[in-house]
Amino acid sequence: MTKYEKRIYEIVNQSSSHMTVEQIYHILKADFPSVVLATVYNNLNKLYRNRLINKISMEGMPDRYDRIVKHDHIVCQNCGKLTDIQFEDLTETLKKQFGADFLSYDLKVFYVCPDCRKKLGADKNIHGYTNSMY
Amino acid sequence: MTKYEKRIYEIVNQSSSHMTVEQIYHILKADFPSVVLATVYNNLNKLYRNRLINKISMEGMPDRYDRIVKHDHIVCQNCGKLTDIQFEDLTETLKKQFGADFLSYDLKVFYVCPDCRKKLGADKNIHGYTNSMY
DNA sequence: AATAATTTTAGAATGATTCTAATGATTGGT
DNA sequence: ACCAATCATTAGAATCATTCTAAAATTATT
Repeated sequence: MTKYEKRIYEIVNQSSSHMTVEQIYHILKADFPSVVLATVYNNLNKLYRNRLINKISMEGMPDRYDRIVKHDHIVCQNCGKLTDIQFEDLTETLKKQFGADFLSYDLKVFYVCPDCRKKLGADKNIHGYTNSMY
Repeated sequence: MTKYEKRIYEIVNQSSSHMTVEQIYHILKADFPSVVLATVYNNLNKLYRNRLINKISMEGMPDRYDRIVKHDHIVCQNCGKLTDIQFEDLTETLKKQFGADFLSYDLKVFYVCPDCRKKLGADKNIHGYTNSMY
């Protein structure tokens, strides 16, 4: 592991996770002012290839990186904010239904975060929401 | 609804779903040879804003569009192929744990598709797979 | 130390998506 | 039917995220 790979791995494994490449780049630059964006991409890709970190994809937004420890996410439908949450493990339930083994799963729950609820007005019905959407 | 919006909505709601903007554009061009890519983006965004279609995001790949009827996806970790699947509805389970109402959820299960399993050799251990990953 | 292998760098290139400004079509009011 | 207002479409430039390329620097191997 090179110094860059090591530090990038550390950065991703901090609590304020879900960082974009750009954000990771800025933090890394504090320690190594001469580092270049391509290096961050290279190392993140390598770490991801080796499954040492995780990649989260959200429509429209740049990819984000996350620590590998199993957890789920809630996502604000309005502002896109991503927050960690720990739902009960679904592996067994899904394996039974899938009929075979699988590698992993990714669960995102969409809601409207408190901030957005306030801004949008408590009475307003967001996006024609119905319970059975999706 | 304009003719473009209507046709794009139809296209997305066909079974061979999960199309990229580019693919939708090509199909649409068969009917309306003069249509332009920006129009496809405009209409897909509008349909998505009004929650008439769904957007799927996968790291690296361009966004894909999907019909709104609730279903889940299995994704090949190796080639990225996306297939529909219908797991049992988790709304109630999750709502209980979340402690509140939410809008929807998105569940992706990662596995290695039969084609890739063949190509990679049945014995090979994919990506240092462990059962509790993610 | 010499050579090979790997990483980093800088910047160009690519791909996806949005933006802008002009033009064209549709709709509502009189 | 006419005009204004609104909305959709077009073309192309602009932007943003990401990858690629080739050279330079660093690290590991013999």
